[in-house]
Amino acid sequence: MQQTKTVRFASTTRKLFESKNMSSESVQAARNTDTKIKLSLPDRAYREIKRRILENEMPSGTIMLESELADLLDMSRTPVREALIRLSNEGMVEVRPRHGMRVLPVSRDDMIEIYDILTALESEAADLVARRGLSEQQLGQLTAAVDEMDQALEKDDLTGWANADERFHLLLVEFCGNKRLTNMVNTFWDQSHRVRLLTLRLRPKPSGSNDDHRAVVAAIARNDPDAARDLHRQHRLKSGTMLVEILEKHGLSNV
Amino acid sequence: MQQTKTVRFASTTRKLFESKNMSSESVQAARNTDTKIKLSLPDRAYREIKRRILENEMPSGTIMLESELADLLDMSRTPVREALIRLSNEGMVEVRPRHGMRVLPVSRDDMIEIYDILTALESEAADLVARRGLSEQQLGQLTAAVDEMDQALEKDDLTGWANADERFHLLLVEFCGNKRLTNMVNTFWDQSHRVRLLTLRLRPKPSGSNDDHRAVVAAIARNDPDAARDLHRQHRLKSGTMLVEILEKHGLSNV
DNA sequence: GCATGTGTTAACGTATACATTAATAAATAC
DNA sequence: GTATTTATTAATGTATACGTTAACACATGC
Repeated sequence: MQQTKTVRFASTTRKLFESKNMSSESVQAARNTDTKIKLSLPDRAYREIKRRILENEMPSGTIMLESELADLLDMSRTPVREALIRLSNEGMVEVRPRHGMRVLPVSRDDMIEIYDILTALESEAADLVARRGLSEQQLGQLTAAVDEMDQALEKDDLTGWANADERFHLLLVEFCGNKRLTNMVNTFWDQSHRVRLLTLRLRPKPSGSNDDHRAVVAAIARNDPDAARDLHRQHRLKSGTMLVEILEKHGLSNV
Repeated sequence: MQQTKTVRFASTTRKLFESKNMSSESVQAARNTDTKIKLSLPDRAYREIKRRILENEMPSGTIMLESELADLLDMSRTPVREALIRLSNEGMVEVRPRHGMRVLPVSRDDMIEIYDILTALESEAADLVARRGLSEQQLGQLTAAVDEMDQALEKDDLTGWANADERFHLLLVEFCGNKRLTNMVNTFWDQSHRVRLLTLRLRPKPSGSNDDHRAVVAAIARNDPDAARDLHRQHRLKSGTMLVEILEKHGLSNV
């Protein structure tokens, strides 16, 4: 796969990045003792680097040396190295000796891979949720997310819609009670997060999407695992296909 | 989940472990410069520790300090720490400060979680393989694995059967071409490897299992993704259920 | 100009030093 | 004897030191 185009939104993003670099706010956030839990420095480094990637403050292709990260985060190289092992294992960055850490772009092919996995895991989660059933509260949470998507669409609030959509999917997975599956799904949501964020306004208005969500919730409510699994699978296949088409249509080879 | 029983096979395993501890073979293996690739010390530590876990040389519940591992592997603590981060992220061990690394037992509930995930991912892999098709060579490899399972069963060679079974499943996943999915499946195979190994002679002779494999291969060969996915899914649900029942029947709460 | 060789240097990879503190041992109180 | 407090110590977590060597800069040859 030849790298033909890397999306950077350079001027805006670079500026925000430098601005944040100048401020001590996020450095302090990485360094502060949390009042409830004292986080180790590797944990802090991991969280802060990841936050910057997810929020596109470190866009794909960003290269930083261990020593630069250590300076940025006001700690020695050791905890930075430990954090990078974790981030590297999660597919968020690659680590090349003497070149440092590079934030991994997400290609069209990457997205296909990721969505194939999410399709499988989320569908299985829907099946499991339908088998074990939901409490009234859990059902209420799912339904609330669906309602919020509707409301966001009425207001043309795409960001609101995306947040509620994410919440719906992640709640669904969490309710299946399989911690490993939930962690896996979170990992792949993280890997694909920036693509969804950056393509949010390039996609058609997600009008029919919530019909799918409602159908999945209804299948779950009547404890029909096969239907829940299939409906969610179809939904996931549709949204995955659409996202890939957007990447292709706009020539976004690496985000 | 209260820990009521931890399988140790203590006398045999302990003995082998100590014997191996005494020899310098595996230490040298971890230390030797490979003639093709010079492995970093964290990589070596990771591989050697993992090998010992998978081969039950470090059985579940084994506790070792960083310094002990460093001595064992003839290196300093730093690469050991780095290896443990990876192993911990893969769910093979847990790391507790001042208690060291502990090889994680795999409970009945863990196995249910793991098999739910494998069911989802392998079924998706079967779907993808059927869509993209197989080369003659790939088809030959799958068929060879199935044939070897048959032959192993004729000879009552359970180990041979298990190896061929593993090869079948992992090839199937590899042929779908999704590297992330393959890596995930490998991780969960690793987590459940010792349970399969240790229950191999407790299970009924896997007579009908290969019928399932053949049916999956046939569906793939005629490029029928829905059939491939469903057949493999049913196969996986069966084998997962059976394995869990064995754990329950023999009171194996943690392996 | 391009290709090749040599020298320099800095980014690791790894070992070691040091500060922190959780866990354990010992002392004390009842 | 049991419960509580205090002292000790060793296992981290983290920083730093040092050796290795890949990457780069510069020189040389064609």
